Amino acid sequence: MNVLEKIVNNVTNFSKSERKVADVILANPQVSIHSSIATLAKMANVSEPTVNRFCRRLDTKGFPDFKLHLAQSLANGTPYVNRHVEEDDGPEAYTAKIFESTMAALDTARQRVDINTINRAVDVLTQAKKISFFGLGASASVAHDAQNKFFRFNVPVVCFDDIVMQRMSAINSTEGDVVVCISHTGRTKNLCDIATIARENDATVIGITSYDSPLAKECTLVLSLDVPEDTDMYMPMASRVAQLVLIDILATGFTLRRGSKFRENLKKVKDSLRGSRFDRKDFNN
Amino acid sequence: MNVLEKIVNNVTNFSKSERKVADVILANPQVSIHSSIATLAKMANVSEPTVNRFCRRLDTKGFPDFKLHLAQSLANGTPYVNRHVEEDDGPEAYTAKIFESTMAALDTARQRVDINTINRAVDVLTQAKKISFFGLGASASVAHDAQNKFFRFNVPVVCFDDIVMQRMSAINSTEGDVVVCISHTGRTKNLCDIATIARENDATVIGITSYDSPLAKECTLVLSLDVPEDTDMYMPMASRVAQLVLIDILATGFTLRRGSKFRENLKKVKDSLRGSRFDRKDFNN
DNA sequence: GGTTAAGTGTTGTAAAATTACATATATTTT
DNA sequence: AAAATATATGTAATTTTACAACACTTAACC
Repeated sequence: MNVLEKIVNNVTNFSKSERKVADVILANPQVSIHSSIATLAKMANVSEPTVNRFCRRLDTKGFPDFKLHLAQSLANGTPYVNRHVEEDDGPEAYTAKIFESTMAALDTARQRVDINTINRAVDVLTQAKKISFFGLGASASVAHDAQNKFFRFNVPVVCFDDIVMQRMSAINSTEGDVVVCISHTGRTKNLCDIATIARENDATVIGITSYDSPLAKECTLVLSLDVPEDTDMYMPMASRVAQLVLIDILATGFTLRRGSKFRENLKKVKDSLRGSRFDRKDFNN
Repeated sequence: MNVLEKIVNNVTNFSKSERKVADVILANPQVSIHSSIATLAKMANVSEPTVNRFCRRLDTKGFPDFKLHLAQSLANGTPYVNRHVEEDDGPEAYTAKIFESTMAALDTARQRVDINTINRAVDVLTQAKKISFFGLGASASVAHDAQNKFFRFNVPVVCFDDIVMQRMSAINSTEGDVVVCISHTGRTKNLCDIATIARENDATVIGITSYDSPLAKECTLVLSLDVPEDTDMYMPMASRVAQLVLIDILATGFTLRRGSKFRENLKKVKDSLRGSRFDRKDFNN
């Protein structure tokens, strides 16, 4: 939790004078980080040691350390303390909030993701005879995206968003095949079935899902993100972005494993698009 | 540009002693921000004023101000100075780099996006008789995702990733229909055609694409992101994440316009999933 | 080889932060 | 309700820190 949030959360625990300090800082955080303890004390109409004590209460070593933490909280502009979108937010507010909460979600995802599992997943993927990506609902588009990345690698890739096709595909899988099941909650019954079926047919199942979910139990390898879905109650947002980044990471790991010759191949794939595009020269005329 | 990058870029302009300082800071940035000017000077084997001059060369007011800037650069952990994935990066390195570059891309997207256009786009979308999302290649999955969001709003939504279907759909569009064309480069000929056709049939065309691209010229409204695609040359990564966030923003704007009663509706959509899921109780047994 | 300029270090001082202590205010106990 | 205790806040002194001014060193150039 960053200092700014900490101040807001602790506002009730503060004493009268400390609260004055909190108010001043929250009102002009950008000014605060460039002020000395003396000027800040004056602004809040308290003594200097009070400011100092305030800093310590927030688990910082002292005023300079506090300013450091505050500066970090403000690193990306002045963030909304409350990132939840609210009824009366204007376009500016909700735009900023969604960007911020998505970035925050990616940040926690980065901290929580298990590098070791990623590495093993890349291992498995590079050795796969066939790779299948399955997702339902919002996760279906993530699966599509994954397909779009991995087909470039000249590996057989399939991607279905239709349960029946998924089932048939899963039943047909064999040893050496890799099935990637994508689900934020990990509670979608149909997808859990797919994982079970695939495993029964000796495929390796990678789950991009929540740790400790029913789906996770069915997987050989679980890449859990556990992003707090905090922007909107009714639509998956940040979770799905994190999933996509994870796909990017797996794809990158894949290309790195394959070495530099392989990258030539990617270039060819990209170049193949040329005919379908306006190139820059055409356009500048 | 953040201070850390600035140091790296200016490393040639530094004097011998200043370079020593730069090296020490780059080697242990986290330590640096918690050190006094004296200890840092000792670490670098230079005098205190040299450290001070070093700070000023980087356009900071002095050492404390420099530390503030440095702290902000390090706000999200110790970032890789070079975010480009390299041949010999291990899983840890490329994972961190991709997360970081994605977050950086979102940050620039946030700064560059035009709130006013977003607001107008939301306007148009809320009044649409029908909304169509079209994208090709990597942008197709973004279009799918958009469909997944907007269909919840009880508005007719279509989404095709097939050029022929797209064309037919575009030709059938009429006044009051909104067509959203998604393309990072904005140079995909087929998609430009779609935009043209839709406009000819009096539909409103929103482009999620690069400013100043051929596609942009064909659109009624252009939501440009202009994210530097810096992670990988051969695959779209950050750009597509930014597009998704933009979709989230439009969807959120949409729900806010519709007011609180409308949100009940969203809840119903979400609740409808319940039957297809393991609920938490089932699972805990 | 001397002159100039840029770079670097030493000393001293002003400012800033923190400690220790004193006073005021609230809280509990009798 | 008054005394006792604990908590909160401020004052003054101390210590730490950053910076300016000056002196010295090194490199560059004529």
